[in-house]
Amino acid sequence: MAVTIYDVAKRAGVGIGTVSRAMNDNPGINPATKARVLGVVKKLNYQPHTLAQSLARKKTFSIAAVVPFFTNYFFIELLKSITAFLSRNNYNLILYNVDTHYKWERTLDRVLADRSTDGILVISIGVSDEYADRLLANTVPAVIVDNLNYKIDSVAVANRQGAREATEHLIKLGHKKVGMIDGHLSSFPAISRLQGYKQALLENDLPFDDELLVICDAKIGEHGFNEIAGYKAMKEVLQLGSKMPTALFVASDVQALGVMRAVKEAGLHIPDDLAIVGFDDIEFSRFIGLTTMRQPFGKMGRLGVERLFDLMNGKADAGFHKELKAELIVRESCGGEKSFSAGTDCECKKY
Amino acid sequence: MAVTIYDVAKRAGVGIGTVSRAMNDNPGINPATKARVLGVVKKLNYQPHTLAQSLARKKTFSIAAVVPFFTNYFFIELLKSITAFLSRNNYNLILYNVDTHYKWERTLDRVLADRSTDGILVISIGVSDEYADRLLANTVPAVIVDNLNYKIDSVAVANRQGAREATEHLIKLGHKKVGMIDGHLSSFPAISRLQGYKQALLENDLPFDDELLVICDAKIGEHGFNEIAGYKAMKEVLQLGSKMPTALFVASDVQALGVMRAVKEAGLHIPDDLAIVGFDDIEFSRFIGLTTMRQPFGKMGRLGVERLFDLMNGKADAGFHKELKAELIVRESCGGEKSFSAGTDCECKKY
DNA sequence: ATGAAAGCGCTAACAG
DNA sequence: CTGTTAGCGCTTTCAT
Repeated sequence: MAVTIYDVAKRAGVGIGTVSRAMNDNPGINPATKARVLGVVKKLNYQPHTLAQSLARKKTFSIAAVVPFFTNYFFIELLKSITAFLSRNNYNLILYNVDTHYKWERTLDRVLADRSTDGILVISIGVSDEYADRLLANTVPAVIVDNLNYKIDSVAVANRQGAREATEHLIKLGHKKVGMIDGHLSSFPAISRLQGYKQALLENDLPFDDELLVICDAKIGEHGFNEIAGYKAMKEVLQLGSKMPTALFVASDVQALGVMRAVKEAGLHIPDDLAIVGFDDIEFSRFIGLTTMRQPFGKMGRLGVERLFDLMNGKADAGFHKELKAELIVRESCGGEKSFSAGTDCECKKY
Repeated sequence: MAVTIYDVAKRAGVGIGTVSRAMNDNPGINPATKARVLGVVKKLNYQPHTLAQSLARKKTFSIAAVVPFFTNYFFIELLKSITAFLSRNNYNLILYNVDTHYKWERTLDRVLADRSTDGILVISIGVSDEYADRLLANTVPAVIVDNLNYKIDSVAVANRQGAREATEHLIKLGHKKVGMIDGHLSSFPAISRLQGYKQALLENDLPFDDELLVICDAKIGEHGFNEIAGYKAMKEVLQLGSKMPTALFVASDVQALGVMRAVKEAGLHIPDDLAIVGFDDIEFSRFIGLTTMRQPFGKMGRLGVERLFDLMNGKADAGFHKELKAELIVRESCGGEKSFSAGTDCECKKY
């Protein structure tokens, strides 16, 4: 077996209490004994047993992250900043994957029952009001990242502002018929982005035209935020014939990928026949020259854990609902200076 | 506080031992009492405290996965299959991110010291022989995924076979001057893929030409397996002028992305001026029509955990070094039937 | 300042 | 079959 606190105590000729005090930088301890104990600790290479500590302290030193893996891999960026923070604070990350949007409740229940974590990060999941109450009733705090529920602290991108800005970009370029392809409206980001789109139209005295809005079917994958849904949606847009919009705000980059495919198949050209701007700025977007709204995932993750830690440490003030601004990244899919050339083009300044 | 085993025992009028036995489906227990206890358990909504169980059983019910996050996101596929398996077995996954290839030892040391896991999955990391000994000395078993060290059980793709097949594909297409762009040779996959490339040349009576091989600088990112490294490598190949190869096996798809960019900048065309085949089959490869060797990540992850569980349960036989075949995915970057058109082209059959 | 002892919540060996 | 007890390895009073 591994060396325990008793081994150290015996070897140092002290009680286990003293060893514990020495290890945990307890104030009331003789510097001399402390040094002696720590010497033995080093010699024996003693490492406190985390689980035993957890049980005694009623603190697990780890947090849970519940993530739907099928979302477009951008959660990696979130995870990166989260693990970086946790690692600095000697905390562990227990990762839970929910395969579908419909199974997250069961997973979350398991996390709560488990008591293996001091806090929960609920990522990219639309928590229902009823479930929010359950979360609130629990002792372990939770914060929602990349989504919103007013009962639970959260940090997300400013979907509405982003969508507005995206649409406005198109309008400023001179487009009068700006359409939108959105995810299913059962999803919070889809709703907010639609609002932003409408707002931009309104602010620029452009009429909102039902025909120019295509909502992806939720049945096509999760919330319709995927390539194939974008492809099908674009097919619908193509049906419009002469009534077709000259520009399109697509609610996510992956959908935009599908849109581009459909456009190409139709023998049309981007941005000449259709200007598009996406949302997310996934890794691949720069390769295909897609103008899009960049989400600050790193910052989102960091702010999320930070808030969670505040909650865990009781230094949380009132409700917290941070909205991070999305940033417009102009590339070639809207025309302008540079003409769009499909392919492996990318912004080289980024390197 | 939450309900404990004592609460249940008192309420059911039994000892805590009986409650424990009822919960753990212990054989020697009266079905009637068991039912009664379980009834109380349900009524009180009792959930055993995982940490306390862990301490008593000397078993944590969780495994660690140490992953370099910067690798090309394909580890998500690994994680998916791993979490699926763990979830089925009521195990948790503790995720550790190593930001650079040089810091993994410290992280792994921490994992070992922590004693919070029953097993360790070391992913995409080249474990040194010295460190392998340290791993072996430890009581908690480890298996390496997507890499190789003969001292530790592992599952990886058959890099050599894959590279051979990729190169052979090019040769069969009639190419006589087939070059290669590889990652830095400090990485195991880079070495094996080079061997496969050479083998294919040899088997087809083609000479190996030093000039046609470009090794990416390890200083450019980690092991040179990235876009910018591929770009720079291709620039070198372009220098060859008339001696340029007509086809190229690129050791990874991300590098291939860089290659394509450089080719385009040079005003050349794929596959007419240069045929290329990559390795990995990352998500975007199908969008750009890249012919490549697909790695069976899902299977890799599954076999990895399965082996780890065997190890943990003592049913492990001799050393285990599984090599999974890579599969050639033919798209447009090598010419053939379909002519290559850069852009958002993709195989639609896949949907 | 420090040793002894009482938990933390559970499992498992030991008596009955 | 089942109640009791002794740990698991550590933290934290409580005396001293």
